[in-house]
Amino acid sequence: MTERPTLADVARNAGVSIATASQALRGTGRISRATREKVARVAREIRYVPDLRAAAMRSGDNREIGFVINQLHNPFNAEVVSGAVDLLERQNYLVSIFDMRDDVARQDRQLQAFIRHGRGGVLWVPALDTPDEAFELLRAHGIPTVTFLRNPGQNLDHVGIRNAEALQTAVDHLADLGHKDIAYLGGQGMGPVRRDRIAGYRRQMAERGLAAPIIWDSDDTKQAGLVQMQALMRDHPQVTAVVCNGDMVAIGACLALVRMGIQPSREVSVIGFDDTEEAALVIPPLTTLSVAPYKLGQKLAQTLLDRIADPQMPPVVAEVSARLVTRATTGAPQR
Amino acid sequence: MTERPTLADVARNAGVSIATASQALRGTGRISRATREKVARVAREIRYVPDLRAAAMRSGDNREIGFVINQLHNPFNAEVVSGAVDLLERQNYLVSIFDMRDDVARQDRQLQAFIRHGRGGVLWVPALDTPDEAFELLRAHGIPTVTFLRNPGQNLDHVGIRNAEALQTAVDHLADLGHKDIAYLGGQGMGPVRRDRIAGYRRQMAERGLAAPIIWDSDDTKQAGLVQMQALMRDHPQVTAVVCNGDMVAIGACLALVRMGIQPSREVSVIGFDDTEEAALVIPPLTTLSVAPYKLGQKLAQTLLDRIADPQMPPVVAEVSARLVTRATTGAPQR
DNA sequence: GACGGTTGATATAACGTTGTATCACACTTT
DNA sequence: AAAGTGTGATACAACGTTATATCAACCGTC
Repeated sequence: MTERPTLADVARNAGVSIATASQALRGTGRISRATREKVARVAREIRYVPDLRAAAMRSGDNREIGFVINQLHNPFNAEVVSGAVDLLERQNYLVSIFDMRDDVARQDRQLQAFIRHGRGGVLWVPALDTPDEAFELLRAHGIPTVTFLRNPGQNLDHVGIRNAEALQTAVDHLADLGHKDIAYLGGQGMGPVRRDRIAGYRRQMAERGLAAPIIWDSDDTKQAGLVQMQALMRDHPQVTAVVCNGDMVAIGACLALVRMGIQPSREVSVIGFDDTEEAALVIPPLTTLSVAPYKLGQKLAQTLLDRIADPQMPPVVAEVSARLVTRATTGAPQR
Repeated sequence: MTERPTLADVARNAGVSIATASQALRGTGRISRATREKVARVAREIRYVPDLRAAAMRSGDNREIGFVINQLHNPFNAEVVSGAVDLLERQNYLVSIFDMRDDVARQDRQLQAFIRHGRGGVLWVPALDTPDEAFELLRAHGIPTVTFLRNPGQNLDHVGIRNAEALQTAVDHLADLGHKDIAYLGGQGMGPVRRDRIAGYRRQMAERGLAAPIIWDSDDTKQAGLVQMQALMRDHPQVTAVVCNGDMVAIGACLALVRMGIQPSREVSVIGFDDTEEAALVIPPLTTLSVAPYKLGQKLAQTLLDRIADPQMPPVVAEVSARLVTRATTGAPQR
């Protein structure tokens, strides 16, 4: 194992000063064509790669971004990450991804780590019970921050989804098909996202004069969806449709129906949320609310870049609408 | 937005020199109990967090690790990453995860980025046609590196799976059940992993005196598995069992069988690879080759730590065996 | 009261870069 | 020939840390 080549090595081998080597490689200052080429050649030969940590320290141009997300194995999130990473990479930023697995302690450790390791910007899905201290810390260090999905109302830039509107759309669709007993399945607690969705659900159930709202908790996994759907149907056998908090829960719910000998869409309709790749693939294909995660990730990244470009700008909140994608798990009720 | 607090700020507020502040916070040198406490108090008050980039520059202790993986949305890989990240985090390392999406150009850009941003170690699943230059670069910069899964035979530390052995186990299981026409489905090209698996498959087919081997390409996704399984059965209707290159392909293959009106395990058996969480959950539950991804990730991390601790040590290759988990997609052939 | 030893704090240089000021030299212009 | 104008390169300081050397003050000892 050899030692990492440094700018001093380039300078020595090219027979110039360190300052000259630096300027030659970056095309700044007044350097003759001849030396510029010689320096470039030497740098290539000894495989010189600049150390951007040292450069950032001097120039203040820090191109490392941290991304804290709630769960990475969720395909919707993974797609968002791809969108953000691709856009930032094109601007020569390096993105460090972190999966906090919906654990506040882990999240706080990771934000702390981002500061210790000098990240120049943070993208962040805040955990539900994030302490104010976490926001204070980022603010005190002047780190450009954009929150995502869950808006903590902390006077920060934010990119999210119009959750209430999305649920109104879903309930409308089911009501138009003739459903009256529609339940809300999935999520737990009352974080901003679920709160808004349930608010939209309640409002539209009332608006259309349907049955009393039923809210049923579940983790956002297939396994939990399967178990909780069975429990839901046991307690509320009159239900003919469920709107779910995520595609994974919805797929779990469909599996539960199949196990109970019920065909999704004929007797009981199911709507998901996220339009993950798998939603289209599963049998029967899932009706779901779609929000184009890749584009959302790009919007997120762009919001951060704007903030970095102008730290004084007042905070921006960007919200995108969800679109109902009608597939095979919704239909008129048969009983 | 305020400016980031620095050690100089702590020192000024505590009325001591910068050197004293540094030593007080880290517990090195000879500093009185009184000043030590005063400095700690001031640091807490102004929310000082040390800049480890500057510290690493001076002390040489670099605790940033880069992890380049082929595809992150693959749940097996995600689990490996969790194992590695958890162990390294406990040792105060920060891990940056990168998804190169099986694209050599992207991979090379990311390795380059790791060097530019001064990562002190790299975990890496090398892309299939990785140029030698990529290895040269890491070597020239003296960066401790452990390859994972795909062994490029580059005299580097490596953690992997006994692929040939795993396929012998799978073929044995099917042969014991009475299958003769067993196909290998999934993957493409001849990277080290697939090469070894196919070698094990061929060897055991010959050993047990079974039919001529059939190798069928497919991407490692459910969708591709579905499509390719249909094509495989069309071309080779005699096949009564398939061993797959991954769980996602296997699940896709089962979906294909269901669509064709065939019950997996009764007429055609299917074996997956990876034992992802979903394999146990899908209906029918998938028989698959299991390798405990979380533990594998930890082993990977530990190998890197050992290398960092002793850069002179000769390269280590660690291989773990896969275990066959028998669920519901394998059984005696009915025709 | 001069000497060696301990304690607590500080000055200084260094890590690898970059921005700015400076300098040596050649070439014009008067 | 003196003054002015570019051109090409370099010296130096700084970013935020830490390791090492140094230093002042106090202690006890003979």
